[in-house]
Amino acid sequence: MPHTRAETLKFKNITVADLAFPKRDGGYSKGHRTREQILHAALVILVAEGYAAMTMRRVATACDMKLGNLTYHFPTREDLVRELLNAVITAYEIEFDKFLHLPGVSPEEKLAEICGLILEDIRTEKTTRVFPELWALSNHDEFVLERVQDLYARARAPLMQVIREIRPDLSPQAVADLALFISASMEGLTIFAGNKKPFEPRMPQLETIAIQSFVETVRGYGQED
Amino acid sequence: MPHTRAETLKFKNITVADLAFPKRDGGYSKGHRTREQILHAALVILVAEGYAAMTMRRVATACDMKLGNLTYHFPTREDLVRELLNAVITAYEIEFDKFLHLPGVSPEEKLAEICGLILEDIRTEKTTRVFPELWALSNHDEFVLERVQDLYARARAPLMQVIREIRPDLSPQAVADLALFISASMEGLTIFAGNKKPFEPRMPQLETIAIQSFVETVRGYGQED
DNA sequence: ACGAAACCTTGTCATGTGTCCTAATTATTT
DNA sequence: AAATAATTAGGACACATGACAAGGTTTCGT
Repeated sequence: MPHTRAETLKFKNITVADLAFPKRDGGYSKGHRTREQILHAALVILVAEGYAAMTMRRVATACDMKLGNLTYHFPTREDLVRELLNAVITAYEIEFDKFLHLPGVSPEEKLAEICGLILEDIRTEKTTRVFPELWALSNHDEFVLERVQDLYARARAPLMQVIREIRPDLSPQAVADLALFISASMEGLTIFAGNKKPFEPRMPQLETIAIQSFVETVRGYGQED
Repeated sequence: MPHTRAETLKFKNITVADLAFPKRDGGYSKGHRTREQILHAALVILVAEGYAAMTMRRVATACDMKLGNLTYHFPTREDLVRELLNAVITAYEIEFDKFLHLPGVSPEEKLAEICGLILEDIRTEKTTRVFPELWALSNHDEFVLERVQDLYARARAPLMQVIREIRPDLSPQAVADLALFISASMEGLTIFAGNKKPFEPRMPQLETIAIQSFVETVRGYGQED
């Protein structure tokens, strides 16, 4: 008899496996649930102990499953890693896309909300620690690199939209640059946030600073002081 | 006959091994040079292929050296990793400390110079890619985490000094928060910079935006708009 | 109920890993 | 030049890893 089923890992109520293997009519197949379980376990290990610790055997035992069965679902470790990252990244992308259709609040509020998502909301998930791993992996794996760049490109879309609303006078290039700067900035904040120590207790203040800073940066771009 | 000696890896004219193993009176010992060579090779592999690829054998062969000899100088892999990161981090720390005794230029110029160091100068070294690895490792290794936090604490010192000069009215806590924000922000920029694609060609513009943004953030902190 | 497809177990293989040990060789000191 | 210490070579060990194969078991459509 298997252990109690591992709780389904969710990002914003989207399960990892939903993304990797969309459900078919009539519910989930057995294999679907197994893959979901595998991806969940793999992510937990990746986040908690790093990529090196995420071995096939380690994942298999975490799933109460034999190694051979794991390789049945994910023939190679690379398959597992890529499918996992793909699922995680897609979950975030879906979230970012929501900001493209926000209700009619002021652009400043929108900007604040986007920052809020990344700095506060994402931060509270234990998954923040995926990102350092992602960056490290992306330096040596073309596939991961491209997928990560997709992710950040997608994250910049709502940013650019907001920036255009605040500063309709700016050139597309200027808008892109500002979005690039802000997204990179936020990424730094989230990476720091993962490493707690001096950062965590000051998070609310830093979020305030960040939002104010980004708004002012957009407003003041290209102006004299 | 050994291959041509690997060029000594330097950060700002400080060799890696100088930091890990300060030279004794009367010049370098043979072991000193060997360790320098080892650390160099290890760093090159770490940066180019990631932590997983940095195996003892890989490092040894990169040094034209037998495995046993490598373990003579660095008994365990952990020793090697830690000593390497320690050396790299120390090199950056030394650089940061220089900003504590800068000539009497305006605070804004100082801030610009600090940003310049991190965004432009450091970026051009191939070593930028150490940082993603550092962040990933720090999530699972207490030693690395502490050392990394040391580094960023050290990097914040000159930042805080500049912020105090610009805004003598701010509380120590506010100064610390601003420094925390700016350093995290810059870290994000350097991490992005390592991954080239959309970032690299816009680097000069982004540096301008960053510096202006940081100055304005410090100036405008706590004010009404 | 039956047969095919999906799923899972068990066991094995070659390879790569970190660490250790002993003896030879080289540097350094006396 | 002799003695001592530092370095290097060479080999071996136990262990973990990713991948694979052949055979059972369950699930599911018909």
